[in-house]
Amino acid sequence: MTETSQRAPTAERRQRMPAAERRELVLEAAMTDFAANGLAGTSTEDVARRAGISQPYLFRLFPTKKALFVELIGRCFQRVKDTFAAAADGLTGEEALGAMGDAYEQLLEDRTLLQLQMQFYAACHDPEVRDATRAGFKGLWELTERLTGLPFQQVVDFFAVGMLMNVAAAMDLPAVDERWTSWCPKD
Amino acid sequence: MTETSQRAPTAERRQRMPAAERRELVLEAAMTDFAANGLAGTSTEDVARRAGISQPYLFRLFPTKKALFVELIGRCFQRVKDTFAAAADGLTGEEALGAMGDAYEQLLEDRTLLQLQMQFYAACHDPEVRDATRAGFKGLWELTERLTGLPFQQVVDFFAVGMLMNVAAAMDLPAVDERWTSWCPKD
DNA sequence: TCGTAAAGTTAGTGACTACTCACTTCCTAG
DNA sequence: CTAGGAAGTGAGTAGTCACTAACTTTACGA
Repeated sequence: MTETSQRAPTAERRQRMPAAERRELVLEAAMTDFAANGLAGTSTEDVARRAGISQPYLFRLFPTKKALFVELIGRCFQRVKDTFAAAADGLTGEEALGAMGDAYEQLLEDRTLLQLQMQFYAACHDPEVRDATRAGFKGLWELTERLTGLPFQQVVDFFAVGMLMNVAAAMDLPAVDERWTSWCPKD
Repeated sequence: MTETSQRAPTAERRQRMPAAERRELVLEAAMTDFAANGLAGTSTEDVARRAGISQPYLFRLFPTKKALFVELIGRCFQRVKDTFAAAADGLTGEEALGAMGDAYEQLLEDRTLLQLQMQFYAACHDPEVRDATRAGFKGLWELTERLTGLPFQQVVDFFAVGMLMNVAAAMDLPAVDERWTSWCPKD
């Protein structure tokens, strides 16, 4: 190799960054793929390509595919909790609940987060996934009770409507313009 | 091969039956596997083994794995519709809705059907799955409206609670004995 | 300037998977 | 009794997948 240069002819050089930062990018990319195709339906190749890294490097950032998925469960529920906390700031009772409901509807504008939730529930046959999902759901439930201070039944109804939104998002019912879907928030 | 007999030494002979009948057994077996592991997470080998047939024969009964899954979607929603129709027989209004709610809770005793529903919603990224799931959900919705004759908002609330049940079944919340799960029907 | 550690890749590997082909077994109608 | 069709299987096949080993590249502190 006495030639002066043998560098790759591709125009763009790969941008380096600290592993912690790259992890965040991978988690973001994984959200998209897992939301659409679930744990079993998504390949690590898919995620790596979207994140812009090689597939083996993904395994230096996360020990297994499932570990990546499980970490997303915590992140996802945390994001909803942050949204609720911000929406209910300074409010209590039904005012707080109303504000949280509106905030959840806004989350629906990007269906990724809700579809991802469905994937969590669907993958709950796996014990690790189930434990993480239960923990996230429990945290969300208790935050809601704490922020609103409302009686049990009203919290139940709130979550019931939320789950209906999730299912609607999964089926993309907002795109179905028929009478029976008129309860579903359109954009 | 001049010997008198070369038959397999296994004790049990395989029971033959008409293909239509075998299809039903396969659909039943597929329910169990798909409910637990979803479309992508279930192999045709799994289903065939549970149904007691060879894996290649499964492809004589169903053209593709997805076709089997999609056929299950219709069956599953039809079963819920039958349950609702039977429960609401002779009733109208809130009486009918109450009876249907009780009937749905009884369905929850075997969580398979509800978990399977979650797998349908989760797999809705696929257009064929989504169309079949939408159609099944729509049929269920319109049947409920027709049987009860109740105003829109009450039907919405009924389905919202139903979806909460589905999620609870997925996470197996009835097995979690904590205060915040007390809304969840235990056995 | 240079050693080093972190960032990142290429090239696998064995296990699995949806689906096919060619074949055998068995029931039954004539 | 026998021909034919339906029920059912063994042995593949091409491709995919999660994960590993071993290597190269680059930023940066002393």
